[in-house]
Amino acid sequence: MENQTQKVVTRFAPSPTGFMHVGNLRTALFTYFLAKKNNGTFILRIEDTDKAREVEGSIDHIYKVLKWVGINWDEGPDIGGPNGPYVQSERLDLYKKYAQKLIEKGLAYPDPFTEEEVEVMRNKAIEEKRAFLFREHRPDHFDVWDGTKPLRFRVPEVKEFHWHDLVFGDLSAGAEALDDYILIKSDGYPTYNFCHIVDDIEMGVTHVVRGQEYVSSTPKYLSMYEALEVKPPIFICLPHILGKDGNKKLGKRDGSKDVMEYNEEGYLPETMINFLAFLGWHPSDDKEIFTIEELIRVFDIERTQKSGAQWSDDKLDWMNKEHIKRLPEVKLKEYIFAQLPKELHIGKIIPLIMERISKSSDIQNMVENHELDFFYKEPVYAKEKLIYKNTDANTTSNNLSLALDVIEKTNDEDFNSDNIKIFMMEIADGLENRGQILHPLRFALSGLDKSPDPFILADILGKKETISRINKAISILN
RNA sequence: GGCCUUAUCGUCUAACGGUUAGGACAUCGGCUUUUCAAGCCGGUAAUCUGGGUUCAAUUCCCAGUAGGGUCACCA
Repeated sequence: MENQTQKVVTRFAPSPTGFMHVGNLRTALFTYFLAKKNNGTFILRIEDTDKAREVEGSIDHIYKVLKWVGINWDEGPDIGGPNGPYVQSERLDLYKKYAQKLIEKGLAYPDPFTEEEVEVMRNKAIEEKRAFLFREHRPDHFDVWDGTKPLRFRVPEVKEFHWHDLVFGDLSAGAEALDDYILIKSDGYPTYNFCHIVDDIEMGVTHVVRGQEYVSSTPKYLSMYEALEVKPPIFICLPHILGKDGNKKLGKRDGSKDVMEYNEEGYLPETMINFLAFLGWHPSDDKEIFTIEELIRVFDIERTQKSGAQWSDDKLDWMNKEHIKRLPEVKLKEYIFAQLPKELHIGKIIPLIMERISKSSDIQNMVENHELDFFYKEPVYAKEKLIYKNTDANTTSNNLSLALDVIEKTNDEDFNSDNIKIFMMEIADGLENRGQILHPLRFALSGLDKSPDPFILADILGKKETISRINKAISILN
């Protein structure tokens, strides 16, 4: 009986070819959850074997994103670990060693064709509407591999494969899925198809988590594990995240952006974690707002959905509000400062926002809708906007004049939001509808459809500016 | 085209073969409030189609349909 429980080891292995998008992050997250849920090890490995596509700064960006959301790796290029180095370009000798092993077994051979020659063969197959298989062109004899030509894998046995995936269940593929693929490119770097297997073996990775696009190449990997005589790890493929307006995979081209842009737009890391976890996954109950610690506790990779999930900005915004509501006061203050334009970093504004957020928790909209621009921007408004529902311009103008009168008579030291509120409500209660004064007043001061209440607006603007804006509104109405 | 794979409200999803098919977002309506916003309450809304298996199918099987993935000296 295999009853000894093996320690779970997972890895996130991005290639430094640009910024990380939400799809990458989701994979990282699920991989991380799986390890942490089982008290296992989470490794960060950089797969930089395609030197042509490499983008400078990508690795730092990967660190930055993972740190932002709070994913901590146990082993990685920056912190080292027992299985280093953790950058593939520093492990070239290892791949050569494995390649040599395969050559000795007769399971690898130099590809005698040029890239162009292979291309011609491939095109011919496509024209004839059949699958192109390199192994059908496998030469009978070949030279010793000197490293100038690509080294190809010779599949040991062309057969059907069956395997189990923790998300997709039982999978299988016919022999057509197997081919002699390239292990080492002519530039000396290994291909992903080869070196990730070597690394996973060497690093003791027990669970391989990656995108659904790898389902169809799994037979190739299974074949390689056989050739290497190593027991394959547990495979886990994650369904794709789909674009908001279609069912296409959410890629960089169709709207998926740098994860850090979400940070700049005011999304909390807690939100990103929670939202991404819920794209294609769901706990056994109806709870939806989770911290990362809670997610680790309830996470179960096998509850992952098989079909792709569509990205939803609406739900993301909702979730962000929920997380903002739960922010401790100190954190909330930090967050507000980070979100607010510099010209709004003013004493009186902060409590105002705190107050409004405690009700609506929607600072993103406040910033986005320029709800706070009233402070430094003279409002521009249309006559109709000032008028409340069924009232007319005359009444509105008269009501504003009443307010103006009271405000002008208020002493400077009494001019604060509490007092203004009392005075204005007195006027408001004398009208058939409170909105007849409160609406035009709010609008006169802010010029906005959405804004804080008029008393606070007046307080922040100060007596002089308040009077000037009300006057302006009255003049527009007349 | 070959191979692989998926299918519950508009969207994300729940439902050991027996539920009035549940929740959330969005939407719609109402309430509340100090104008909006926010908040609260409520409504509309789904098992792709056709065959089986079964006393009973969203659930198991087959086919169809529709979608997705993959067929690189990219990962």
